[in-house]
Amino acid sequence: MANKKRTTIKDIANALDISAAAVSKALHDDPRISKNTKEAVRRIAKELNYQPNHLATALRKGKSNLVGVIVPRTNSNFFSSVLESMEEILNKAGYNIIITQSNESFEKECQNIDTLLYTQVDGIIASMANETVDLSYYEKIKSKGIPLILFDRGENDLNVDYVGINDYKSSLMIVKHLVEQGCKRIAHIGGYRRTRIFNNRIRGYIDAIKKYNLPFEDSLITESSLTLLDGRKKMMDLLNLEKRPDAVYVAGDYAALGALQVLNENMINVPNDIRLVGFGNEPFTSLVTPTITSIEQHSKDIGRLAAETFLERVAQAELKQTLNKIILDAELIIRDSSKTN
Amino acid sequence: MANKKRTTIKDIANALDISAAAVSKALHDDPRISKNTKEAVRRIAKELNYQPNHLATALRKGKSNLVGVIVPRTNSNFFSSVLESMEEILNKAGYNIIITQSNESFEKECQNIDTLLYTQVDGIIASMANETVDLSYYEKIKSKGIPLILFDRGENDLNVDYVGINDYKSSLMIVKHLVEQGCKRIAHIGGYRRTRIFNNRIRGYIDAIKKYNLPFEDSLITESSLTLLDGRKKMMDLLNLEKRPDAVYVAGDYAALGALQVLNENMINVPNDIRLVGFGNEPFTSLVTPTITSIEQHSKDIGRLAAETFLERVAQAELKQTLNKIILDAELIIRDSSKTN
DNA sequence: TATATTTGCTTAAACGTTTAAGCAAAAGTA
DNA sequence: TACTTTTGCTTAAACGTTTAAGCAAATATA
Repeated sequence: MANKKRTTIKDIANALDISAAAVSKALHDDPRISKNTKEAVRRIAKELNYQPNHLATALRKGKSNLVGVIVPRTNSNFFSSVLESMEEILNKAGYNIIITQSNESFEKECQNIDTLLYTQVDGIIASMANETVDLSYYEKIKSKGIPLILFDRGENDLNVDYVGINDYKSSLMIVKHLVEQGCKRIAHIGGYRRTRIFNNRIRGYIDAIKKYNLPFEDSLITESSLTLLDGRKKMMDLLNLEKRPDAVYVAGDYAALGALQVLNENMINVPNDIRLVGFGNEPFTSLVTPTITSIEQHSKDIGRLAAETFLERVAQAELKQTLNKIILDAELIIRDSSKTN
Repeated sequence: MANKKRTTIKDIANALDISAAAVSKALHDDPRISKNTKEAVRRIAKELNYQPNHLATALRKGKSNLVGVIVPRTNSNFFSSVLESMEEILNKAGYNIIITQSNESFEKECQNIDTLLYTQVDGIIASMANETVDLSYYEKIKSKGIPLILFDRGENDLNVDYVGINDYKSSLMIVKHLVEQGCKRIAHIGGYRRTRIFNNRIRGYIDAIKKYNLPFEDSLITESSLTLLDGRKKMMDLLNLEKRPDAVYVAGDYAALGALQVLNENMINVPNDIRLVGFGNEPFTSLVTPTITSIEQHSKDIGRLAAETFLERVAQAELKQTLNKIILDAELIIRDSSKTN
């Protein structure tokens, strides 16, 4: 027997024979309401199990206190961890978050944007799907005048706030490390160049290769979606080369895992025959044999900074402040797959 | 230069010199509005880039078309996959979902419930945190009169709809498989009994052990949080036993992975010396060496069924229908870790 | 032609809040 | 005492929709 009708501010007002406005003010601790009334209101509110109706508040105030978040998937440790720290910061500031997944699909991403705008979120924090090249939906967010913050997978052309790591520099770190281990022929299994972060990783790889005077050959560098299967396929291609590489830098951990499988299956010793480095520091990198060297992206920091950037934006809505581009340094976590014994 | 003011139904009304009510009806294809007017309204709506305000609609209708979902974490494949299929079904029915994570914390779970209720969701679909024993917050949902559906981690006492797999039977399958492989001394690293699903797995294990007349000893059965570290610790304990088991059934894949690490480190051959079975069919089970036998929980089906159960509930809100308890059969995926060579 | 029905709208209230404006009573000040 | 200020409320409008009720004109029916 749930009491069908939710209790409203008016019910409290009737119970105390005062106006609804007085109740509202009492609940918000307005100085012009007497202590007595406030206490009475709070008592009755508890008694009737009053819960404010967010929809009414949001409608009246023109502010929903909701932030929409779009991620490609939640099942990677990186995104789930970003979400966690993001939520923590935003909750503290009185915001709640709505998480949506694009599943790396452009269409789904557009749907998500529509859903979020329809839900009247006060802002959107997003990491773009791999597929996304058409930015008109993101322009739509901007044209609504609500803050848009991108993280990890961003896009310079959009001219919005961005939080991510220094992918270019990460590639330099990786190649440097491999060179120090004695590698002379380093291959790169990369993501698609059209995605900025993967392009930066490729650029970093190429520049580092040149810097150390290592062979730079087309056959040593490929693009893919970086799934596990892609990693397997690209690794097989590399093994079929006349001159095999002695190290492979894979721009994603799942693809690195696929590559490792192929190497293991072919009895090629990692790291002695071929050294391997991944990217993203997914938990499994420290669980497989051998453990995989990878790049830690400081997901907690990224989540926190993205949230804080959003909060800054709403605080200074009027001021046309300059864009925030926050680029964090990543960290190379050296494990067995790249270590010289 | 974003046009600060969003266009409303009134703007369209003014532009056409008709009433707001007519516009609303035109947009909803009311038969009492002329074709001409409808076309004009749609034209102007597009021209002014009109987007309906969900808050107003929801407030007026007393229905938000939002469904809240609470999961322990999103970063397991199981939950992320449940969410995906759930969302698909609900979107088709005109609902959007708000995902929240409890991080296995009771406190966070309560916060999430409050947030969702405050956001005026039309229902909540949840999988409970490991910690949760106090059900008062869930009672709160019920008392609001909105549907509550539990999945995976449920609780019988609550008397609400539930979707999950047959954990008891899964244990029977696992033990049967191990017996068929020739195992005579099977240990169980389980979850905490207070969580129903883990209790069922333990019951299944015990009943199966008895059925096959295998030794049932206290030292062979333990409870834990089933983290990777728990798995390591419990496996070490088992190795220190005077009479080691020849098979270990672990109630979670992460813990099974921990156990596998310990076995590998101690040069104990899996499956020849000790056979190993996990639970959950996380992707990494097929990626490690040896691949781990596990239980597939049909996450897509669980998500779909939970969503459909919710939709049934709202459709038949008035009818006091009987409870839905949907128990799916799981599937044993046999891999190298339990196979007789 | 007179009446009934249908068409195509309008008016006004409602959903549950917040808030600007205002007003009477109480308290303070000269 | 006569005023100003403060206190503690109330009234009413607003946020953007939806919808019941109603009304005039057009159309159908007898």
